Amino acid sequence: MARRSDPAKKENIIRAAIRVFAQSGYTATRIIDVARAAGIGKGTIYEYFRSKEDLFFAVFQQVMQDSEAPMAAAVASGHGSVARRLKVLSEGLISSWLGKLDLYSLTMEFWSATTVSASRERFKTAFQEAYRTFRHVLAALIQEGMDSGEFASASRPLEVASGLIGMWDALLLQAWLDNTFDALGASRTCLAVMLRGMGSREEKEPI
Amino acid sequence: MARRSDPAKKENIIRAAIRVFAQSGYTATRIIDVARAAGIGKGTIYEYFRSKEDLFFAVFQQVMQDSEAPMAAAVASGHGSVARRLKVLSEGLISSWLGKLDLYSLTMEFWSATTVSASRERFKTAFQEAYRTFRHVLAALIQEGMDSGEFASASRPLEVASGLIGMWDALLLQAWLDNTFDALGASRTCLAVMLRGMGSREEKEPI
Amino acid sequence: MARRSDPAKKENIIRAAIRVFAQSGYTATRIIDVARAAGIGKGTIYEYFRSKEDLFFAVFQQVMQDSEAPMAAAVASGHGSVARRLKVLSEGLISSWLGKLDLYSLTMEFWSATTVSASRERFKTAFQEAYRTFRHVLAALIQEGMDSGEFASASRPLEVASGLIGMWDALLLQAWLDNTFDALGASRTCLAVMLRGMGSREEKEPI
Amino acid sequence: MARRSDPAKKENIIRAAIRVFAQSGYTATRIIDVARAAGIGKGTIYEYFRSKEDLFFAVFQQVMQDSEAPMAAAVASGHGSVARRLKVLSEGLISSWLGKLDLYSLTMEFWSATTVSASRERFKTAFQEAYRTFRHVLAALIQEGMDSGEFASASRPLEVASGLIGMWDALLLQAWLDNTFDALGASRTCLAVMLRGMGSREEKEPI
DNA sequence: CATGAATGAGGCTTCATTCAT
DNA sequence: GATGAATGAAGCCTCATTCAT
Repeated sequence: MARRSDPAKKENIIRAAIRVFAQSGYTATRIIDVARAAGIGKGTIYEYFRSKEDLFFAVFQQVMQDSEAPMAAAVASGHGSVARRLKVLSEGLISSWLGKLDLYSLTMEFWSATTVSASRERFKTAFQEAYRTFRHVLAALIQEGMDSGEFASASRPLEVASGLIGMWDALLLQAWLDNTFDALGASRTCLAVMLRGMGSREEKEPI
Repeated sequence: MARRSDPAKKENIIRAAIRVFAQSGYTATRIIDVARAAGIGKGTIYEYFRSKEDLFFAVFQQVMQDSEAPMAAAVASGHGSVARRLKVLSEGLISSWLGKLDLYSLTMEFWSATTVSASRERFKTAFQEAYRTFRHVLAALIQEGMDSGEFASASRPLEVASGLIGMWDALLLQAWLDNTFDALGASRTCLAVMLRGMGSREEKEPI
Repeated sequence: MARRSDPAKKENIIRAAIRVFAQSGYTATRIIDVARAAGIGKGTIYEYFRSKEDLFFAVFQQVMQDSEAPMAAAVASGHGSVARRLKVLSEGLISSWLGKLDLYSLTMEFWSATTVSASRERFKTAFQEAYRTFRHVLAALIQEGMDSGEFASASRPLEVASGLIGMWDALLLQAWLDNTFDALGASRTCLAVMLRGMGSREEKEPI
Repeated sequence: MARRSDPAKKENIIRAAIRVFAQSGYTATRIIDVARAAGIGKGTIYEYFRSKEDLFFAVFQQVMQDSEAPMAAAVASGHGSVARRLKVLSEGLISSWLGKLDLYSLTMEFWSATTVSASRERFKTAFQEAYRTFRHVLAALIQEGMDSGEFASASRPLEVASGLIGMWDALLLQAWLDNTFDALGASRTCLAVMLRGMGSREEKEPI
């Protein structure tokens, strides 16, 4: 009954599960669907995951981790003004997600999972942590801009960061709902407005 | 099957369903749970709704409709500057939802429903429409501000509206995830930043 | 709870039930379907019949009774040779049933009802009785032919009667299954064969 | 759902289902009853049959196939006069069925199934085909008798065949309804009458 | 290690029947 | 007398999970 741990096989299952859960949602996905998508037998999944819900949580973690990469990259590229870096980050996030919008439904499934008692806590906690981390990374960036005089200093970085995250989240949501929606354009406009609102010197000129 | 039309009894069921679905999520909710919450027999629900999924859609429509009230009110109160009206709207929305944050999980269930093939289309369509309407109402308000010279005129009202909606959405989401999160404060800060960013005369002073 | 007894209303229900049961079969027929076909409310049926199964038995009795009329008529018309009277009976039975072949499925439902424990006994008994009666009526006719010297005397009337009934039954069954099947022609041929087989003087010439 | 193909296990289920359906009828039989009779779990049935109705159709096919054996045997034993072979066939059929009269109720359930919309067509078609085949086999036999001069040549073989089948069907039906009924004796008498009616040389002497 | 046949808990839904109006 | 809203028993079927091979 000891779980197998061959990481390659485990990831193969997770990758398959990502596709299937994204396609059909958590409830409508059957373990057999995942097994078929992974090209393995149904029983094998239980060698790597205790339960369907466990597998789903692994999917969640994988997707979260995958999402962090572009963000980390943008933040890490510590050159240029803060405004510039925020723009790079925004572009990176939005276009990265637009490129895999078919996976966006997973996000909704994850949120939905925060409601179901069985998994509620760990999903909720993980989400909280992810949001908190993201919020603080952004806030640090904004603070840096304020410290350097690039931004007017009265903004509350954490709260503005929350707003920014929300904006990105929801623009993607709207793109998912309506594939004619121009999330990239909207994100540019909104970011510009916010930068101006924060007194960014680069955004003095009207947008 | 789904013919009875006494609106009071139908609404009684919907109200009960709202509570139960919000509590347990769509999948974990059993029809019998809703029946008990409504104080009626299991079979009775099927006199008013064709299926569980139909009932859920009715819940969706009810919640959407309930949500429109505060918004409509704020928009309708057409006095004061646009900035002022936006602030009233923002306060109204956020505090209205914070007052019933226990229902917020429903929103996530609704989003999740856009993924499940059976209900996908009607949920997606209804969501699109709701967002579109909201977006246009907000955009009209912003346009009004631009026309009257209250805002700098270069903003793209629809895109900014999307961003605003996203901001509200996601601040509530963060409040739902983390009940120490001060959504109201964050919404004030963010709205102020955006108003400044749009060149609102009322928000010239640093925040 | 005393059953109502207005015979006209009761028959109205039975007539409606005949149509609906013939159309959909016993199990697939819902009481509400019968009520609608009868143009009355669902509850009213229970004023006249204790249960669905009771109603079905009433339908059975009605159909059996309706079927006896042509037979009785043919037998009663006691003129002409026995062979002639058998031919009249045969024509009458077959064409009467062909004229309402849409009701023939009821017969199958009745047979099927002899299997189900709840109603088994009374259906089985009623069927037995009907067959026995019919068999004896026919046998008496054949006996009459033997006594009068019209038939060779060695046939066993009851057994031949059974065979005749079976022939009629099953020709109708085949007509029901296959509407291109000429039951009337087949019944004529078969009856002629049997009459010849019984040594009928009228059927000496080859058929 | 309905993919497993181990024929032995599948047949085990069918055999159990034959018993249970014959015992209780289609509607009154619950899947769990069949499962218990087969000594397996409820869900296992659905590994072999898509639905209850599908299982029932498989039962139908099995019973039809089982019934063909004695007939084929009798027909194949192509020695002796046609009259003789018909007698062998008749004895074989009747006594084979009398030996499993407890299964005869299945036949009624099958007929009843031709009424229910869900399964109507396939049952009806299969029945038609079976009757048609049987009719033609018999007709060919009769034709052979006519060609060889054994029978008078004016009979219409197909129609007489229908009558014979009907006779067998209905004698069994009467035996099922009334276990004091001597179906074997009646079948002998009736066949003799029909053979004489067809001018069979072997049946010249009065019966 | 991997597999998939077997399992049975669980839930949706139907519909005969009741009974207050 | 007639009605139909309400009910809950009952059954089909799904599918996560187990475990013998």
